[in-house]
Amino acid sequence: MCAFVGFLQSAKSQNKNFLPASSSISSHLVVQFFNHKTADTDLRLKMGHEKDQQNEKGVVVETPERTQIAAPISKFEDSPVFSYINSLSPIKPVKSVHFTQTLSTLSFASLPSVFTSPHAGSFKDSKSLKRNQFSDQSNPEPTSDDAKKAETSEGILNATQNPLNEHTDFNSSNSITDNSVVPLNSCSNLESRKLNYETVCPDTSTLKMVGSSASSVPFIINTSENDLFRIETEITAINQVPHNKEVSTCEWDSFISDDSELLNFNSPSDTEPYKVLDHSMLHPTSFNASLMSAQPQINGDNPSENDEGLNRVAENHVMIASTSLNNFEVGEPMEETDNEADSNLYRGIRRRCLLFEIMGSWRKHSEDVSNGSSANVSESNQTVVPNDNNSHPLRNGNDSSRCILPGIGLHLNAIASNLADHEVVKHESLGSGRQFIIAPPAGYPSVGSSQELMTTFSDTPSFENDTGPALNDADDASKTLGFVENAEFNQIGICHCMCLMFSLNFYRERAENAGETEACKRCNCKKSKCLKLYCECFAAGVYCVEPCSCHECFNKPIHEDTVLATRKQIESRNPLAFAPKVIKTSDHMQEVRDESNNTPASARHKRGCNCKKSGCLKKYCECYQGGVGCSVNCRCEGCKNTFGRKDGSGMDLEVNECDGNGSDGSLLHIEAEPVSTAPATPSCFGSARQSISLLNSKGRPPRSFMAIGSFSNQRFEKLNSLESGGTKLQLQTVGENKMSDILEEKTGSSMSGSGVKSCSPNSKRVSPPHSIMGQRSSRNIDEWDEEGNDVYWNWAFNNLFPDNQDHEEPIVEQQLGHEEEPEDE
DNA sequence: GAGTTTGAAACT
DNA sequence: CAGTTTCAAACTC
Repeated sequence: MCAFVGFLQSAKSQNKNFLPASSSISSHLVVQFFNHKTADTDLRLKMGHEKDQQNEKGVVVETPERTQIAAPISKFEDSPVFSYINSLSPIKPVKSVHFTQTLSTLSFASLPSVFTSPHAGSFKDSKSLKRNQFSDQSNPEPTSDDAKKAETSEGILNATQNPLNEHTDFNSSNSITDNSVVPLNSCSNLESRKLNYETVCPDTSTLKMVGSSASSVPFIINTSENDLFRIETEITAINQVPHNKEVSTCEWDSFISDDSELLNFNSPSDTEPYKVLDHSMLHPTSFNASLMSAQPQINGDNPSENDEGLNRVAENHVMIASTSLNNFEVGEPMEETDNEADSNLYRGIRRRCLLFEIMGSWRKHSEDVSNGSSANVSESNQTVVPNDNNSHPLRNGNDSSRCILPGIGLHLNAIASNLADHEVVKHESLGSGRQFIIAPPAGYPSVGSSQELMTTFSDTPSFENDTGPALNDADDASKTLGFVENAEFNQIGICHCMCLMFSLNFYRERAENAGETEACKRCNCKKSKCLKLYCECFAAGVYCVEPCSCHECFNKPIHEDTVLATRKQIESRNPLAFAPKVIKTSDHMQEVRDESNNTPASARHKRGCNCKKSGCLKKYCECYQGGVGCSVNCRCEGCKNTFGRKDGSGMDLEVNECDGNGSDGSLLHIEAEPVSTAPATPSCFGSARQSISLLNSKGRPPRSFMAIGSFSNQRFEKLNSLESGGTKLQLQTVGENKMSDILEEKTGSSMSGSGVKSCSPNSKRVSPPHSIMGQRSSRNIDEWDEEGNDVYWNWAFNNLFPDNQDHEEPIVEQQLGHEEEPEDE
């Protein structure tokens, strides 16, 4: 927008014939057109969405009077074009859709006759890009009220449910990209002006073009007169709409900063997305949390003022990033849309474009940061955090933190979209071909980030190409996160990041090596279409694969949109639906206290079982299946859970379980599993791992891969359950120690220990007083956070450092109720 | 592999 | 929130 303004100013000074002398006329046009275009009033249309706009333009400009557009306004207003605009009925999706489809296929020759104009061909030349940036194509700027109306009246869900729109838009963008020749100077100008825009525009109340106006000249030169007129109109309208100023500025900033991608994906202009992004970035936790409670639709919320609305928007960003793009990718049959499709089309496009913008920005930022430029960090964050409703991060004394924290969330979201963009939501392929479901944050504050990070790192170049040691991944990952290091950030999030990275590495290794056995999780769903929690695959957050015997399965990448939507729905009903069923129910201090009192371990089934007949002795019982004892949450009858009964009678078994001598302990159960019993080694770690598989016995390998979109993972559950439910095994210690070392190097904070429970050679269960981040013991941990940390931590490292499984690495342990003592004792 | 049992998930 | 139904895993034969 700044560029527009500057451009406008420059244009005015150069040639006023193109510019309407009266702003009222401009606004009039804006209003007129807006009234006809309904929801297509946001700045995004102005700024970009070149094709659609050109389509619109085609309608308008293709008339014989096209040249008249450049004529004085008085004539223009009387021109058939203007009349046409006034008579233009509410958006007819067919136009845009059809046009975009044509673009998507690059079949410009097939353009409707009504649109057969030089514009079609213009896409193939460099002009398209220019128009994409500067020409508003007959979409005058909406008034603030109209903009708000458009903002609130559109359902994001509808947007996401318009795969066709997404599809076409995406293709269109690509088309433009492929066919656009961006003048180098233009790009450089844009880039060079980026900082200026960033620093100046966000707060400027009058959209000043900081960059040299000359930079905009190249764009002007090749721009048609009518384009200039439109630009003028737009800018006038913008100036008249104070509410959009910041947004426009920021939008422009992001637009510029994203290089080709952003240039291709015209940025939305409405305030909503940016505010949402701001919100999410500044408050990743709240953002994620909002995702949990957010509904797939935006109804009447005022995005600019309502956090909830913002959150919802953010959610939909994620959704769109992961769904619409996939739709595009998979090429699923696109559902035809109704008359609202047009508005939704733009809405969805806008939102997704925003993601792309952010993604591109982040990528740029990360690159800058990786180069060690702290200034770039702030600048980058400035870019990605264009504005805040209350304050601008850059102006805040705590810039770094404010910017960077948001940056994480933004980065995550952006990457998600990035994945979708480049890889078509490149799922992390598992050994069995199973893929992770990249889903929006499940609504678990800390986990959401992790999940997103998982997605992010799964596509991180370092992971794509890494063939070296796992630690290389860590290094790469740390580089990836480099921009975060310079600021205070959520260490939990870092832990998740690291764990996720290692986990991904594990995925790859497993996939490359012998992951098939554990990757396989077969369902046999007949009626649920694998879209309910009945389905183990779906519940675990993985796609069904060949070994599954399911019928009419929708839990496949090709139906990812459906999967995600279903997941979202389920999560809306139960935010913990995809959370591990076995969770830690108390923080570290509580654990210590419990242990000293020989009270039940901290891991329990999150909801408890409801067994009536099985006595909690069969895998019907989820507690038993999870390897944890029943708890007060259980409503079971005649509980005989050998991992511990809810009356606590079975819990003492865990004290001496690690040596395998438990007379009736859970370890005994584990040993009874079909797989070879783990040897009672000084370290229970090895046996623990084997026991994990044992727990998931029955020929069916355990579901070993967590879902990106959820933490539901039986393997984790097993790990956790083994660790705390009945057998205190060293599942966490080794990995965490290494992870802690790594993270300490990265973050400078001790991450050693995380309420790790381990077993000494003499089977004395210990609970190191360490607290991950040093906070666990004191903070009131929510189950998810607690669980997520531990699970990822353990699992990632256990698999990342397989040697730890084989080598009985000495582990400092504590005896129950005693001081910490070396394991070797 | 078919049928039964079981309890979670979903629904009302 | 409770009762009922649906569902698929777990289990048995």
